[in-house]
Amino acid sequence: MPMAELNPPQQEAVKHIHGPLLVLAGAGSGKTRVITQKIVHLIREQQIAPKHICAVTFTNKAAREMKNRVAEALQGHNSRGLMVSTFHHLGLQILRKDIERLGYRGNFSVIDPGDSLGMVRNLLREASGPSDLAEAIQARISRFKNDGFFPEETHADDRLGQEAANIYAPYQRSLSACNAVDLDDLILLPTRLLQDNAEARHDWQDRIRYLLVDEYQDSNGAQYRLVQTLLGTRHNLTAVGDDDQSIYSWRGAAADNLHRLAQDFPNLKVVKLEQNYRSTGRILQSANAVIAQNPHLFEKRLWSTLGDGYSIRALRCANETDEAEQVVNAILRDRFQRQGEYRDYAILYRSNHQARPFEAALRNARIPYQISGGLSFFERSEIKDFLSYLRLLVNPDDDPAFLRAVNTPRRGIGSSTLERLGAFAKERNLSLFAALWEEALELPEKARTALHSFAGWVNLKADEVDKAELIPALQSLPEEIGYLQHLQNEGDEKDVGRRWENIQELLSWIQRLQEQDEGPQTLAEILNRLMLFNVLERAEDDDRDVLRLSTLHAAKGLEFPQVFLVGAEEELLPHRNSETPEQIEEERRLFYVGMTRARFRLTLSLCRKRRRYGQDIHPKPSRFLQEIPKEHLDWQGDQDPEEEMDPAAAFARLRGMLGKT
DNA sequence: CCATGTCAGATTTTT
DNA sequence: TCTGACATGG
Repeated sequence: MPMAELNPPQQEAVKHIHGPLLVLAGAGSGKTRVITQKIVHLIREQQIAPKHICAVTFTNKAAREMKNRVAEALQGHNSRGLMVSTFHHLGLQILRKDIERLGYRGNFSVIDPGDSLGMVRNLLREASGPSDLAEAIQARISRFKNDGFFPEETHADDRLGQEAANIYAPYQRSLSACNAVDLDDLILLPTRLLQDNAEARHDWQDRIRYLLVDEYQDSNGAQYRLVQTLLGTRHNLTAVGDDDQSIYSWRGAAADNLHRLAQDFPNLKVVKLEQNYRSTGRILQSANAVIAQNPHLFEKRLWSTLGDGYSIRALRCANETDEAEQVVNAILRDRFQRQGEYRDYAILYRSNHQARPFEAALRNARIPYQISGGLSFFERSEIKDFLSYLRLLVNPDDDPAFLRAVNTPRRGIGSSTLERLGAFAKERNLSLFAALWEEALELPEKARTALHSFAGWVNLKADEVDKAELIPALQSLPEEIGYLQHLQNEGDEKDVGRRWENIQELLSWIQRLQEQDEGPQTLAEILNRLMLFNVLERAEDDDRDVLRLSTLHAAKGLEFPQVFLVGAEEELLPHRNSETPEQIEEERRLFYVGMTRARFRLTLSLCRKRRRYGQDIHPKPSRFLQEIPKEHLDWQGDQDPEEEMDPAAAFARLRGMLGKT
């Protein structure tokens, strides 16, 4: 797409080459286009070598999309060396090159969140603290890391934080003993590495001369720190974001990072993208009105030339079943009338459990759908099992992987054996794998033999993976360990087939990864890359004509011709756990994100009655509904919702009823 | 090692 | 109301 097709502010953003730039990009204002075009501009017009350009996104999907769009726009221009990756992948690349300087070995593992929880549990047990707090403590440690704090920099403001701070350093030592890092370390450790090592710092600062960051409002303290470190004295940063779409503050994201930029770079150039190319007028005006209720440091007002369009439809429903049926019926009718496609519709909700009735109604109506969230890649036990083996082959000191693999399938190595091994390893500061060879380890002969034979096999296999062809070596692995038998023992006929297929799919994924241009080659590289993919995404998923069921969070960045934003009720949206004004503001942004996903038709729905934990409740309409200008709202219910929104009126009515009887 | 019972908790989750 | 995390007993 030529430059001429960019509007003036977009052009301004693209042409601003030197010095820090903040692009405040409203919903649907073409921010991806700006980043893509800027990369193209840098390469083609400014003759910047692609390897000096780095674009960072938050999701793999966004990275993939951006890569494709850049390649397309470059029209054959060489882009070799251009970095378009997620924050975590960038961190991984930095670590891969230089992690030795931090005292890890090059074959380090990335452990999944489940394993890191297990580690925290163990540490708590040793400290004889209550291990039921493990999850909360792990979350706090993760928060420390996300805020960019190293163990010696923590500050706790309550008991839980104190405990987390106490566990943080030992936790890092455990990781280090396993030669492993967790996902948060992929951001934090590179920062430490670059801060402590002038040489590595200069290498990377020289490599990355132009840094572009997408969805900047979602960056957290650690990422901010990493960005600052990478920039050095060269301040060629393009940060693109929208403070109104900051919905991950509970995960440590600080929309504040947008404002901090202005303080950290006095010469910061700010460009606002306010023309929306997505939604029709009424949708946009309504969304504007809602988000205007939030305080703003940067004022911006979205406009569009797409005409007024439809009013926003509001459906009052009797209960959640009725809500699902009404929505699905509306979709069926509409699709029939327009001869449209299922993929034109999205049903968005605040929390996952709301999807249930919709799934039922959609199945009933035989409408194909795709649901967000789904099973996490790491939560599928067969994938976890298989990856444990791979991790062990690369890094035998990876204790969590060892523990999982050694017992899956069962090899007659029981918990008492492992406990003894664990205690012994701990005492000598060895990994489990290293400890099991020690003469001094006292074990029954049978247990020792079982351990040795397993470990011996690991060594042999690692050797094979190292020296022979990688893919065949991996393909024979499931059979070699008798995994099919193991699955069959676990029962559930059709589960066996599905899980076996999942493994085959993972294998073909690995193969594709290896065949990629500039893709990872060694098992270590492949494995670490794999750990950064949350779900096994099927490439064809994007092309299927299916309706989309999604949480509001997972819908960010997407757009649909028609959106059904369901459950617009107090306690649900805003969520009942949101208490502080800041939390309410975040809920409002969520609502705003939902509204602005719609291109030409937005439908909101709410129930009069809803079943919650087995009890009937009578939810009140969401306060956000009231913030939509009345002239844009088209109520399809049988009752004016006004009086219900006003507690005084409801109370008066109740009194009137009581008075009569 | 697994089967069963009890009890609390029940948002969002890019990597 | 339902689920899942744990404890306990066979």
